[in-house]
Amino acid sequence: MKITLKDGSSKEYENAMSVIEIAADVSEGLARMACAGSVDGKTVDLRTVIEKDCELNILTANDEQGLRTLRHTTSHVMAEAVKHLFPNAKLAIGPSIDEGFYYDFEAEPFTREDLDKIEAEMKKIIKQGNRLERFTMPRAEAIQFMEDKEEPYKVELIKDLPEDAELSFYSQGEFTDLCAGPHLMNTKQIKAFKLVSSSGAYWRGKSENAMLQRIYGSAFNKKEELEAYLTHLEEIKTRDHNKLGREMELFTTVDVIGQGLPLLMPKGAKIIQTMQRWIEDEEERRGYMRTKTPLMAKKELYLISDHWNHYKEGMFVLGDEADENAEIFALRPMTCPFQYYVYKQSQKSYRDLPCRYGETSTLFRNEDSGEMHGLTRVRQFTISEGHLIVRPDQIEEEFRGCVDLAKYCLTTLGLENDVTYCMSKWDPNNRDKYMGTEAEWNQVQDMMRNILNHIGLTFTEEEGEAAFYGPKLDIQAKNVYGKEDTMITIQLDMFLAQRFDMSYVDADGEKKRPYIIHRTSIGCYERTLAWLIEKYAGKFPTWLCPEQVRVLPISEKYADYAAKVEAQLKENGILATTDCRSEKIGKKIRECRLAKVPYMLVVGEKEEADHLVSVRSRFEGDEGAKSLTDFIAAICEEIRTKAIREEIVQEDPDQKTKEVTK
RNA sequence: GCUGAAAUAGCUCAGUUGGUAGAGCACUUCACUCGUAAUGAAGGGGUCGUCGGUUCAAAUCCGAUUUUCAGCUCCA
Repeated sequence: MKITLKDGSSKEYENAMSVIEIAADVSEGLARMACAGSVDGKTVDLRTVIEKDCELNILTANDEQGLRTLRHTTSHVMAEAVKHLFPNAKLAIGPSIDEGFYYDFEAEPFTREDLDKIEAEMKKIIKQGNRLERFTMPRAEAIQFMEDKEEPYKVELIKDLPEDAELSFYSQGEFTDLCAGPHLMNTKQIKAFKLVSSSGAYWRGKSENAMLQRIYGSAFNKKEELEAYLTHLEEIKTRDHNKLGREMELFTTVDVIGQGLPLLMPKGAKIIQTMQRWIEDEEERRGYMRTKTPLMAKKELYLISDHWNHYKEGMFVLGDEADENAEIFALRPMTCPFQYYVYKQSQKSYRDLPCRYGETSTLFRNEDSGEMHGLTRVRQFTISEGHLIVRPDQIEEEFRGCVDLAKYCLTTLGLENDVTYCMSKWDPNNRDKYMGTEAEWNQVQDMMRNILNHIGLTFTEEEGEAAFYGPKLDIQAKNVYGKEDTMITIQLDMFLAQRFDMSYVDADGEKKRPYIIHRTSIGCYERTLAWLIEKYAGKFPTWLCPEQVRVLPISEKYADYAAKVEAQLKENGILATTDCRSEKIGKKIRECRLAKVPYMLVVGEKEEADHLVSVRSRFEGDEGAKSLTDFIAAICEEIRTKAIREEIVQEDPDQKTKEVTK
């Protein structure tokens, strides 16, 4: 057989050979480094025997799949160590994940000290250098094997595998685990690993199941890479919006006010006001009409919209439901029905459509107590909500318009390269969650998919993520820890118009049902602010800064003059303040930096001329003396064009995911 | 909602096996009137998240509760 290697060279073998044997034949060094193989693009175990011609790539820890294998084997070593130290622990599953691996155990919660002991035990195991052996077992024998070992979770896993599935096991020394592999040849190949944390996790990810204990860890090819990863974990904490946003006094929380109810402080509120003014004006330019509708409504409204059936758990209900005569209200979790009644206020002609309604809408959602997080998951938030009531022939164009608006928002904020698009579909196996029939869902989902394809968006599709009334285009972004959130959503709805009896009179004189597009433009302001904090590490583009220029008189003597400069800046619409405290100029500059104020004007010399300012920016450092007029013109231009200076992005330590945006 | 950890001055934190509460920064006052990352001195400020219990005595031990954090689950 002929084996074609990565570099294009090929080798001929007479007999079937395993991947590791071929690797050893290429070079001893390669065999030592080998983590897995890739046969015609498919990742395989090193023990896999190759019998026919193929393209073979020996994967090392420098390859993604090789690294995953290394991490997976490390999770087995961790499981062995846990069994040594905690013999009563039961094994669940232990896969590799994006940045490392985990293993779930039924056990008492692990402390950091436990993790340190487990690490030490793992080092011993690695030092022993046991070979990993792969073998298979017939189903009945495999079940018996795991029952003998008193591993109920493993038994359940085997029983849930298809009857004809091959049941493979890997053993290292005395430790054996059910596992599909692939794995390293020897535990000795693990050079650098660290157990990062532990916490509870449900068996099979279902909250009705038992809570197991999960240990997270990571492994790398080299010690330096591990060190770099651990440093990276520390670094991202410094741009975590929940920490930085509080430090910068953008928001805070108060015990007695409650969970998920952050207070936006003056600076945070200013940023949101800037975004809100911008987006409201932009929507108006794009033909949206503003509405301002109530924050609550009677229960009956939500009965019509079906939120009472589908979403009551998530709503704040006011009034005594037990009292039949009592009026029951609920704070609104969405704006949809309110804007529908604006539409319904008059009979609409096909000429009135599309009807684009926009509202800066505050919503209330009663999230479970463990779900709240900073500004990204809250119980009250404000969203750039909108509903477009459209004729069938307008769906595509209007949907495109929404995508275009969303992209405009993202681009202006410098975030367009940080998002992924996901089409969220219903789950045909969970009909209770959704309105309508299978045929209706297929129709509307096909419609959305076609539009997205026409637009040329790259998107994934997810089942079971739709709204109860229709599929969504979700625009997703990851936070500094890699956790994904929906930032913007555009939804297609063919059900609610009917429930609310919305109609228009078509050209043929017939009453017809419109379609509804639910959408956000900039998304939820709180969440977007959180995203911006992390993206820019608090160093916002100037137009978004709550304080754009700080005037720093070098001593109190120049306080009056500084006040004049500040007034002049303000006259030009620049958000300016003056630091009049009688302190050293160096200290003032330091405080400016801490506050991440983009421009500092140091004043103190020639009092009456136009060049009395020395400009420092966080970008270029000392820009030297400048004409105040020129300075103002430059800043105004930067604010007007919503410029994002490359330097802001380049300072980003997490360069992997962020690209320079202009 | 679940598992775990945490809560001490505005902030960051120390506080030994239970014995009247500490530092740095910030703040106030005074002096200094200053040129690019910290001028000096003095001062004010905490029922140790809240409630209950054990004890002669609780920041410290126990229970409940609120909030925060990590993860899981959830996110129309």
